[in-house]
Amino acid sequence: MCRDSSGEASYREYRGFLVHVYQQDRNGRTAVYGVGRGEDGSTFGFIDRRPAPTFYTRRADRESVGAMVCERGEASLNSSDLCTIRGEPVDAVTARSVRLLRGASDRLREEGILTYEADIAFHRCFRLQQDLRGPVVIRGPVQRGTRVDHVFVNPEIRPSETTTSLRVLALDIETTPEHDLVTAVSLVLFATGGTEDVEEVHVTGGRETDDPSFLRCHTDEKAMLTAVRERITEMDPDIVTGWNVIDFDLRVLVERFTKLGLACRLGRTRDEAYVRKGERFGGSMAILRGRQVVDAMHLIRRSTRRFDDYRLGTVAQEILGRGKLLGGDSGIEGGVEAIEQARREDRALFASYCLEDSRLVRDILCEEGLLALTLKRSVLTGLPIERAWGSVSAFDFLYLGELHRRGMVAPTADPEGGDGSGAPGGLVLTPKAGLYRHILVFDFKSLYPSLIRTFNLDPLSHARAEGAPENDVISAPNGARFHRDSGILPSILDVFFARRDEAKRLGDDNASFAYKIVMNSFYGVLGTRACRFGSSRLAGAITSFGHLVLRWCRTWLEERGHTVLYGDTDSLFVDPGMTPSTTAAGALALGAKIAEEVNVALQAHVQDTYGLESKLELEFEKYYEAFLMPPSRGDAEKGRAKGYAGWRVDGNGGMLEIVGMEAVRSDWTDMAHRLQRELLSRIFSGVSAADIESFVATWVQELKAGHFDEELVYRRRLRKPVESYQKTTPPHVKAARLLERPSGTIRYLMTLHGPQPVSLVSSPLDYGHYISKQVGPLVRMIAAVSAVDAEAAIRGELRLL
DNA sequence: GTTCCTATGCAGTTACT
DNA sequence: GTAACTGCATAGG
Repeated sequence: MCRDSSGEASYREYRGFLVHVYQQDRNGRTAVYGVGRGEDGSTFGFIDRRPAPTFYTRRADRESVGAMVCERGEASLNSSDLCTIRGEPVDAVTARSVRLLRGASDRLREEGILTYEADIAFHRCFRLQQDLRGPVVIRGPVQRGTRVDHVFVNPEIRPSETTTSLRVLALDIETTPEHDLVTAVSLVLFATGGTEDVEEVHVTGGRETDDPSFLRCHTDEKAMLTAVRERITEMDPDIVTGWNVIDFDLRVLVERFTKLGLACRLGRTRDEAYVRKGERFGGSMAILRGRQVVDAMHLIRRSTRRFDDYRLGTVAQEILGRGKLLGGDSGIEGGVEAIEQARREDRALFASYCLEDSRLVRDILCEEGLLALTLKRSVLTGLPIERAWGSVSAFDFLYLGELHRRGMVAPTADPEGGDGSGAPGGLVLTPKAGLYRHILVFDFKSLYPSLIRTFNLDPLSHARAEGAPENDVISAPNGARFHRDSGILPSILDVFFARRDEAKRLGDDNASFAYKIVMNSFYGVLGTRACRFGSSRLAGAITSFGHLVLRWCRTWLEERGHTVLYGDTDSLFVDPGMTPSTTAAGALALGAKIAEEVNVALQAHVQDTYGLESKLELEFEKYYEAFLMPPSRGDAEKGRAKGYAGWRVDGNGGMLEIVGMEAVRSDWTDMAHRLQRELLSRIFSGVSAADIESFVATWVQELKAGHFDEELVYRRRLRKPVESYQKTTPPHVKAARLLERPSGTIRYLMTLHGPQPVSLVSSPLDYGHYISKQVGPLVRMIAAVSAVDAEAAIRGELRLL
């Protein structure tokens, strides 16, 4: 339909989503390729041979650069209208291929000549220059392709706003325990747009009468993998996912395809798929040209939710309330055995198990909206879907895009150089321990991004302040200087703030959340040497303004007779001295009023002191009718930072809220979690000391009687192999060493013979340990702020009146 | 390929009475 | 025998 009768390409305008952009050499010349899905559901590809790989050098270095790279004929030097952030003009160095260009930039670096943007991959430059973030409109001559529907050659590509439903394939394989034979493959296809699913399982062996309908039988492994390859081509997913899919399923598949002499053609080109092993956990990549591979496990780790461990069964149980079909709680070893047994004896069960794993991945991703969020982030940051969570890359795309529009180029990233870390962080105000009534909590809405916007904190304005007259400069409390001319970061943030408010107004939670985390990551990125603009001066400017603002607010509140109990980075906990009979409505109204007054005063202060318009916004966040700032273990006067609890009341009623304390720490037992909640509820509702003591006494007796045995499990992660704990042997490591293959989260109990893993408990539980370590500290903390006699209560003595 | 810093408490280890 | 320090894990922002 796209080809006319003479066989020549026809011209077309086409809308779709750019799934994969990559580069490849052909005849010694590097070209850019792109593959994606059209709005109409068809697929497309393009090749662009016009752009040439480029980096930049300063005009001042022109002669040396010419001598070093041009006379060899590998690269050429052309004038450009661009300049560095310091205003020095630059020349463009271009070559036919990225390999030649890399040779040139390496040589210049060895000779100590500064280069600009020499580290940015060619395909990234391509997206960056045209601001391609995913949705595109393509115009140009089109031909029919073999592995995609439409092929464009040197087309015009522009960013657009199209929303395209992408096809997602969740994949899971089963293998023999040695991973030397693939025994089953499940494929579950679904769409981000939410159309009907395809589910199937491929196994080896003959057909049987009771085979479930999703089962596809094959004579041997080779026939099965060939069929799977065909099915993937037919299903033609844009995104491939699975649990640990890169480091396990795809790695094993590539190995088996190779061993069996099959071309591992799982992408949308003739190129074979391959897996690139990463050094760190999560660093691996699977390359299926034309598709994106996203590991569901890594997406879950990126989300804010915490899990005991990150096995599929555990996460599925938490999110979906259903787990794996086989070997659920019995640990890794038991699981493998159960699966092997099923494979030999009950093929229908075995196949269902394999299918369920892919279904779980699909359902987890959908339930948590993780694909939708990842796509939002990808489009927002201009990063490929499989790299969408990289903070430094996101910063690069956004910042460099604006830099280019202003006619400037960025320095080449230098992994060794730069002063990344070392800047102070947020300010923590010393907490005042005690039990309080009627506390108001305020916090700044996106403090760091607001500071950046208010004080023009930006790499470019920082560079431009050098040698500028004092009148044109803003000085941060840490001494860093910034030109008053509008910086890039503040302008990006201005736009994001507005868009986030708009997303909130429209109820688009994913978009709102994506904007929020991207904005908040800017500060972190500026504090790391991994970022080309990373600078401790700049990061320190942000935090030092944060200190200034928080202290200013504290002083302002104290001067008006309020007590500031605590504050951390962007928050203030305030006791305005309300009368005991204060109503919730009265407290909420006062909170809103104070926040407004602070904002007006702060606005005036920033205007008077810096001549700037404040973008800072203190919000009244919450009201605690009763509030506990727990004393620190060492010093009873001092509270402990980052932990508190309160009876929070809003328009809809009250609830117990606990932040940072033992009850919400996973390294305390469930028994301790429950005890602390009970104690806090009693304290906040005014239960008498005597009643709390008898409650504790009863609790201790029940504990000793074994009533809480199920809740005494400690959970702690092994963060490195057991062998490498050399200097100390913490309890969870002691327990882990009793296991055959310890890894992940260690669940153990404290017994009379020390810590033992739950699966291997041989001694009686050490109730004395639990009383002194899990009950004692919690009760003593309550006692420190009340009339409760902790020691008597724990000993079980009831107070006699 | 890589956002940051601040803070707490436990248990094990080491240094010093 | 105990105080001080260190390693480790986890949490808040």
